[in-house]
Amino acid sequence: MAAGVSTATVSRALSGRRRVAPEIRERVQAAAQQLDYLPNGGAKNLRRRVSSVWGLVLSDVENSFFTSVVRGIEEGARAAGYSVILCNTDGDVRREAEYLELLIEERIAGVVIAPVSSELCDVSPLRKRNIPVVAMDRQLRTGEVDTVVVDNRGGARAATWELLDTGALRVGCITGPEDASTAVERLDGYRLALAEAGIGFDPDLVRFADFRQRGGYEAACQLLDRRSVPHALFVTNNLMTVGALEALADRGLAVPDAVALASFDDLYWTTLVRPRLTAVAQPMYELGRTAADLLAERISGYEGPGRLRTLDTVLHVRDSSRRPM
Amino acid sequence: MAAGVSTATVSRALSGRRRVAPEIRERVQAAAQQLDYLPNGGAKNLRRRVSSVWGLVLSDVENSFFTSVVRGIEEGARAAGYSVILCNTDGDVRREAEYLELLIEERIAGVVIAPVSSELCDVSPLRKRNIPVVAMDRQLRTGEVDTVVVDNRGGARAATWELLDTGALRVGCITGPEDASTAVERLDGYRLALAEAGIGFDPDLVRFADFRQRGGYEAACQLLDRRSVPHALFVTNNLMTVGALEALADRGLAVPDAVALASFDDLYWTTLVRPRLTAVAQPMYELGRTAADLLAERISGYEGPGRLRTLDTVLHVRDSSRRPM
DNA sequence: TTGAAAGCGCTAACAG
DNA sequence: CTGTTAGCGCTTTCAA
Repeated sequence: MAAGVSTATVSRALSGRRRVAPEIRERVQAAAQQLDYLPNGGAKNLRRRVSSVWGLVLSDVENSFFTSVVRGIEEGARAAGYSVILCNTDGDVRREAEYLELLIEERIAGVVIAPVSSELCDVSPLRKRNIPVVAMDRQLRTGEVDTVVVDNRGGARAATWELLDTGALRVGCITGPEDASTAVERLDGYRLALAEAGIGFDPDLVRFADFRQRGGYEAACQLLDRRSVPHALFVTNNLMTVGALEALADRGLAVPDAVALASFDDLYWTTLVRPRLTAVAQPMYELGRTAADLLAERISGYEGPGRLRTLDTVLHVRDSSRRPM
Repeated sequence: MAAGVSTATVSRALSGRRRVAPEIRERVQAAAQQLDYLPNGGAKNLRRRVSSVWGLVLSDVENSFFTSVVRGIEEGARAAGYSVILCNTDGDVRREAEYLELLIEERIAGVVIAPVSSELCDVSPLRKRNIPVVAMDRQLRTGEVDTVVVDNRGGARAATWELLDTGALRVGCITGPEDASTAVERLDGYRLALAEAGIGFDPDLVRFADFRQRGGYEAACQLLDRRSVPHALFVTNNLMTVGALEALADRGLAVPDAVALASFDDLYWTTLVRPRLTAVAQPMYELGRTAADLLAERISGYEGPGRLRTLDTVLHVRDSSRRPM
């Protein structure tokens, strides 16, 4: 080598993982600087049989909800010395499976996944290879996996209560796909609130959509075009709320006077919309950060059983739910 | 090997890059399936001296503007057979440099970067190693790099025109940091419109903020607390617009009656805000997709000089600019 | 403390 | 068409 030492010594000097004579260390570092040498991470990984990259598998990068989550994960990863490779499955189970395969080929150190479907997502190929997995936002059918979610049921219950509280009797609910645990749990919370209020559950007031704007729009249309228009709508995510608001506007139905509305996800623009939206806030950054921290622990050898972290939600009551009685 | 053939044959059979007897290929594939073997991507890269990962360096993943951009890049990368490693610099030049170093260590195939600073961003370490780079959103001082931007000047000019058109004489401008080409170009467009309208440029009506909500808020406060309140504001990105709207609300200044407003970035929620926002729409997905396509071309050997793609913007005139005369 | 040598898992070159 | 061999760039025994 340029510094007149063996490659082994260079490795030791630069990685700092072993004792090297200070004088030699300096000479090596100077030479490395000089040649602007940067070690080959791939070769390092191959030899050491580890990787410094995580996989992050999301169903919709464009959803602002995930945006903050991504930031939390990225910061957590960085803090633990990892970088993150981003996989957008676009809600497609097959694409999800393909990405998992890809991540295995990359011999990724660990995976954080917001599964498309709680039922169909199969992380067994990862687990078989001892690649730690953390499920986030949505749970996995196969337990035994560290999981970070929010208190969906509680949040939904609070939002529904708020709507009932302002005198609504017929409250519609637009929720997500039946195989997403978030959709089911939020629907559960809605039912719970109805039950507590002594109001019968009417399945015809519920629509399962796709957590996207278009789906929310169509579901809202169906509910609003019923013979008996609901007094209020509980919409279980931000994009579907946008769609629902469009449907309401189309029909000239004022919020909250004609139809009250409460939703999940409290983003930076919710207070700019008029009326200001009543919404359940999720700790998005925390969700990501917690997932990252759990993953980091697993990677550094923690062996306990699958952990479940449930983060609290907060209902922000604003104008969209305040139906004059 | 389990299929009774050499490792070389396994490699050939699985990669499909060379001719192998069909019968053997099937046997190998079956065995691979059986053992659920997946090749080690790192070793492959090491040997073939290529990588199948791109680096994506952004200054703010949380900004919804970048969200769609990310999707465009991710899809483009996927189409070209690459995955994307996400680096969030959080507007920090040093962190940006660190990430570039990391990407070099990973022997990344190419980089798409939205530089924090057009001036301070140094991609020379990448170029020195022949790693293709595409600049996106903001230009780099050092030309010679493929670049995808939008017509910032044109968009800003149109937005300012719209404000002037409704009778505003004193139009304030809140733009981004002076070392971001987007901030400068949008300010340019604003000045151009003023000049065309024969209105003198007043530097005291301009504020350089940070493209974030807080900065927009503070800049708006300064402009609105002048002796002579501006008739209108042109705000050069979405987050600062949110901040400016807050400042306006704080002061009870109605939009557009007291102060008209036009902004850059047209996101899915801009039509839900009341008044609906007049905004310059950027082709976000296209921006990312084009960057990805340029990068893919470079990686597959294209050698021409640095290319500049300028995508068009569209002004959507809505209520926030419609000041009653 | 340092150097020599082996080997991580793969593919390309070269024979056969 | 297939096997043998070497080597990508690094880290890690094992000796010295």
